[in-house]
Amino acid sequence: MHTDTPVSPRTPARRPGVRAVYARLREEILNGWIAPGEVLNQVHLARRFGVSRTPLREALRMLEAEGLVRARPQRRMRVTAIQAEEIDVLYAQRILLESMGIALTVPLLRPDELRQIREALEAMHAGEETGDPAEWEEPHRRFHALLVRHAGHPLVRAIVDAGERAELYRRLFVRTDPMTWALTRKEHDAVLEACLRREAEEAVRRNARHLARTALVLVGRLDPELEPRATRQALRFVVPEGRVAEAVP
Amino acid sequence: MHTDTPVSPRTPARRPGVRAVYARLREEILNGWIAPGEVLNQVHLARRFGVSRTPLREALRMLEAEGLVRARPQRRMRVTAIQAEEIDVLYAQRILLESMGIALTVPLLRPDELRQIREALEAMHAGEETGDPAEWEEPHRRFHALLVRHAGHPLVRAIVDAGERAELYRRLFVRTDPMTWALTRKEHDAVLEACLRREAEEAVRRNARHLARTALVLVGRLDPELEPRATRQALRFVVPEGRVAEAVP
DNA sequence: CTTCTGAAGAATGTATACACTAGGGCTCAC
DNA sequence: GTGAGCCCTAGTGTATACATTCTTCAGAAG
Repeated sequence: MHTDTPVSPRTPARRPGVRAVYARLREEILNGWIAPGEVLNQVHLARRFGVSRTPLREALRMLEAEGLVRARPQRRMRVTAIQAEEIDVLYAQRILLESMGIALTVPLLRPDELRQIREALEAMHAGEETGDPAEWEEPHRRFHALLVRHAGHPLVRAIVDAGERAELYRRLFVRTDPMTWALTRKEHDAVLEACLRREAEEAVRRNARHLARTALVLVGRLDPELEPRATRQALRFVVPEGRVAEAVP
Repeated sequence: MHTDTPVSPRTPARRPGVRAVYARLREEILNGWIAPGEVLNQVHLARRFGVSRTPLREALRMLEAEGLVRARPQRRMRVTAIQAEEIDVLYAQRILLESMGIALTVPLLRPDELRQIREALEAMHAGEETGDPAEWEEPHRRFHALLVRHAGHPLVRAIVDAGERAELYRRLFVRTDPMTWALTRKEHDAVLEACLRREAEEAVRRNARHLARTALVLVGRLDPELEPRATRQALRFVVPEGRVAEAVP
């Protein structure tokens, strides 16, 4: 074709666009690069992302609707500073959603998928040694994602969303001392073991207890006065009668 | 004051603003004024709301993040046309969240609040007679909201959000014949009755069954092939073993 | 009659301009 | 020193302009 169709006159790489700005900003918030409560200066952010304020504001609105950012008219937006009660509810939702996902998934797990779960666990253990949190986070996410693989796309999405949010606060507020790490590791191993035995309900219970314990620690840090009612109630739905007492230390 | 300070040169009434546009558009979608799948023309909408495309787009992004609107780059946005599987998950979430809310609320209900619940039910019955759906919807929302009153603000918000979304699809796809209405009425009455007896768990179960039945009808309409796995699993968490069979007809 | 092609028109994505508000620092009185 | 009040700048909210991309429809080819 001889017609002068400029293949790519300039910016051969695609420009950022709202989606990209949204994704980057979201990651920065979820990784804790931008601390909860911090102000989000539109001018600075726009410059930093190499974009004008128009698409930036759209990305911010998406994050606002998602609850990651709080906006009041005429005031500067801030990264959401979560309340203890919201942590309680967030973890309660997570317990319920993941339990549903695991219950639907375990009966359908094929041998190679079980192997993948084991591999994720081993990668976590290896990551533990390095001392670099990121090395551990990735397989940890993978582990939880694999457990709900066959739950159906919309449910998986809801679970991952809730998980990402929760992980932010876990990373920010619970300093993982060696004892806690050992406990966490034991809990994960126990979940896998139940999966291997094809005991979906037992896997659900163990995972729920694991999450509930984290929630209790987290809520305790943020507001020792607050009773985590939602988390306790969620656990009661998932763990059968008579076992609730033993469920949470 | 002789200095020519124009008190209000133009638009003395407050201009719409993003929040207002968002709220109005959201309501139009949730009320079904704009049908699922319908395209959202930014120019037309902006004109209709008396606003430029800039704030309109921000409102649309919020709705997108919320899942009410689907956007693909460079393509026109559309009101989300939900899939049967998403209905399944949505109702499953609703069952879990409302169950949690009711379990937390019923023990704390004061006599005057119980009276309010009864009054909401009576208003529903009255609205039924008129034949005007709106007359019934409002007290119906009030009824469900009262049942989770003491669940704590963040949980109430999550419940209301899920409820609003679900109600859209119920209104759109289930034509309420007299027999269904009678059944619905019986179910609501049964929930109230359990509340009056302070039997939180029984109220939870009855409400969950009510929601599950609606979900099964809805999923059946949208895709008769699809097995509503999530809803069934959610019900299993809330309804104790051995009662599942009787729970859903 | 159906399917492809191309070009005009329509709609989206982003940048910029500008009006208005919030809030931070400064002065000044005490 | 300390607090109240004012002013000025930084920052937000919206409108408009323009480049780019999609959509649609008329007309040609099969």
